[in-house]
Amino acid sequence: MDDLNQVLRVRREKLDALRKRGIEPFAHSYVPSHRSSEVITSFEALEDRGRLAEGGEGDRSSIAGRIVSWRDHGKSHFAHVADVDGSIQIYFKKTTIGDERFEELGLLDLGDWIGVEGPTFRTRTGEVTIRAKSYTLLTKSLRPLPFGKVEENAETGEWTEHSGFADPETRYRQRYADLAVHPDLRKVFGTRSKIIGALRSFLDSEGFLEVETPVLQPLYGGASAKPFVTQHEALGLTMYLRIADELYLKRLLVGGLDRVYEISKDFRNEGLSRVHNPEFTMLEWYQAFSDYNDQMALVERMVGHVLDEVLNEREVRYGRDVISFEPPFPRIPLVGSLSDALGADVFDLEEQELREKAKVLGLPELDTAGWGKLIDKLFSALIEPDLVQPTFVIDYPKELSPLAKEHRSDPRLTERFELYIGRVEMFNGFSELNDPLDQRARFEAQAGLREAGDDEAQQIDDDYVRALEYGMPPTGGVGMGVDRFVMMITDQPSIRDVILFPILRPEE
RNA sequence: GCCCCGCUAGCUCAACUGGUAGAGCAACUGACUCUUAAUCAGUAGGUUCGGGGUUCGAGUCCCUGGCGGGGCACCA
Repeated sequence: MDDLNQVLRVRREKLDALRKRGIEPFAHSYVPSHRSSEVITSFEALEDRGRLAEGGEGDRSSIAGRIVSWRDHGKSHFAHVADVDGSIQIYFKKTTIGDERFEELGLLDLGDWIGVEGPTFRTRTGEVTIRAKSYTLLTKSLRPLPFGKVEENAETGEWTEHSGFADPETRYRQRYADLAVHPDLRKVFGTRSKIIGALRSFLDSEGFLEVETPVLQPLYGGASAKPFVTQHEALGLTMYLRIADELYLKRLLVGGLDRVYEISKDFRNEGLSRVHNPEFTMLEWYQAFSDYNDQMALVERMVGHVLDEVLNEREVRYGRDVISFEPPFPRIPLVGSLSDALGADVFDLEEQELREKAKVLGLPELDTAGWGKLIDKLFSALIEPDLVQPTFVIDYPKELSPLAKEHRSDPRLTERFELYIGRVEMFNGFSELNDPLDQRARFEAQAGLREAGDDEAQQIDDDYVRALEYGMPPTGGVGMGVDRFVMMITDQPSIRDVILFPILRPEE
């Protein structure tokens, strides 16, 4: 105990003092009658119905939560107790709860969990408050939470935080403390859950079947990315954490499951950024007898459904932008828009000419990039920064899309789209390649790139080709970056703000 | 992996060209029976991220390591 600093030591001493008084500081259970928000709502309803005399008391109720503020006035105290989605003021008065119980309030701290029971009333300053008749300590907090003080602007209703908990490193490392002191953050994750629920309900109502496919795979595929590698000991087998669900889900189409989807964690062994976490949530779905045009329409309906369910409006503020989700979203051809920007048809430009264009724009390190990669880079630099409103970029070069079906009117292209929102790629879909001979040829082209040193090129998946030989119906499929979509809806600047425990280096 | 920035009390931050490490909040003691960033008086609290160096003297300058943020690269 000598090595504990003063703040921690004082709380241990209070713990001992409580036990000496016969109070168990870590209770086993407590059954609150209401949540704080319900207490306030029902008191206000009582007032609205005129059932309350001036200054009268409402029903007795009990709540359970964490002490988040405390104001000591001698023979009375005011505190706020917060539960999951709100908080309520508690009025402790010496003559109401008795001398002994009142004295024991001195052994409570900010951060303690308590249960409080009593009638509701409105204070002179107008706040709905529980007049404590009794209280129960539920859990003693032995480490002070980094509460900031909050000030409510009575006119605007906005909250200002003073000297709060701001260090990003500590917030991510100690997410429990971050959540405990930031009610708005709890709301972000509530919204995340609602979004995923709305995506699920939409696909369910469209007749899709939710399935689960392997996370541990002997062969990875479905995207261009480096995998995490692991080991299965009993089988003596090197295995990979999935980088995508695609190839397994499409096998299910061969098997006759005509509409399937999966919400999953995927893993890509790459750098971190504002929009990248190595472990992230992906939604993929596949629908038989549809093509990429049908899927763009489906995405528009799906996004609309989610916004209606979660926000009940079709406009979202994201940073400095206001994004409108009114369909239809514009469709712009990748090759055409890039050709316009460059002033020349990109199909007429040789690799070397593209590299020159890239150099002029100041793009770095493109010496080893092939034609497809150069196109991708130039698009990112020239077009992407303008794609604030939802926009489908369509018809990607074949070289960039080894799993997408050739375009019905241009063999150099595929029927593929990516939906950009807020300058970030959020959906990626195509008419799925179901010609097994073409698929094998594309895999072999990838293998060639791989031998040339591209360690993100895809591997040949013979079993997948065998499945296609049995026959996969014409199919449209889409992958969606769920975390990024949640960022947009909840107006968070970093993917770390929508993932509860983002990847960090170990502390020591 | 590269570039830039940051790391000081439990939390948020100060500390000029190198010269006794401070404040607000939280904590502790006391006053106060409708307060709400409560108020008032007082007290305590530090390995300045770790290691090394320069100097009479380092939070400050130099080297090195760690962690984080932003950007680049890679990717969704």
